[in-house]
Amino acid sequence: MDGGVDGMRIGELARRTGVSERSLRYYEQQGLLVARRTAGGHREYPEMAVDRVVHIQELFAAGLHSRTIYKILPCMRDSDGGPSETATPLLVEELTSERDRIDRMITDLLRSREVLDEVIAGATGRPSAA
Amino acid sequence: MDGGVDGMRIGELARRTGVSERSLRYYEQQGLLVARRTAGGHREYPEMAVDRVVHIQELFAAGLHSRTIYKILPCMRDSDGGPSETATPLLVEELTSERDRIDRMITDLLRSREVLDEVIAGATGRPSAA
DNA sequence: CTTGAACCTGACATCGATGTTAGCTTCTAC
DNA sequence: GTAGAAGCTAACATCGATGTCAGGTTCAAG
Repeated sequence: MDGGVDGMRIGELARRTGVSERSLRYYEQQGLLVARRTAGGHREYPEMAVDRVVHIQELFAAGLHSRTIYKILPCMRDSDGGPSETATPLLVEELTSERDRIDRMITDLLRSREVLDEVIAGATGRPSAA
Repeated sequence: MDGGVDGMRIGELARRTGVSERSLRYYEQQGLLVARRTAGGHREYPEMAVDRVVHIQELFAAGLHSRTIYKILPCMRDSDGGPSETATPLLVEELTSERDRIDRMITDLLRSREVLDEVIAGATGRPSAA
């Protein structure tokens, strides 16, 4: 069964990545994920697809748009085993701005977590206040 | 301690917080922000409102929903000068889960920033591969 | 009083990933 | 060959904060 021609279908990929089939099809539509097709038209994914989907999810989680992800995927290592293209200066500029945005987001999150911790501590550590 | 009955109107509050008037009205509608009204119906905010709006923005930035923010605002210090109510156990549970979500988000962001940095470094530091 | 800026309410639009449903086709196991 | 599971496409719905527009009112200054 593992002889060689890997034929993972969308259901299995969804199960193994925790991403819905709907989203996987959407990724394909956005050009983020490619799938071979069986004679009947069913998608067939290679093992690699699992890692690739995980990567995609990470970037989505960081708030990147599919269009941006589309552009950086070819520049990432071991996503598709390809030659890892070099980012154009324009893309680098965009990514730098995204990186800065992420930095600000992290700062905000740390601050907010602090606020939540204060409220939580105020309730658990101080049963009824002063 | 100052002579004046403070009468900051929505335009000034928007300018000073960087939040649109539209959003300020929305905050009020969601119960996050209270405003006195002039005889003619115009909103009038106290100085404190500035800090409060900033707080609200931080929580929104952390991905909290207005309903959640609504519930924790009374438990925060120096937001409204009130007695800083104690969070109910139920709320604490919810906030804890939000805190965990934020933790995961921070982890994801750090990872994604790393990925972006790699791509950027790959382009700027290494003109062509290996 | 008049004029223009600022404000009011209410409604509708947007964005983007994802959920959901419908109707049909393919695959797999018996 | 047949039944049921799994896939396919296409279309519409959702969520939530925010943008935007329209039509009317208030405020401040001349």
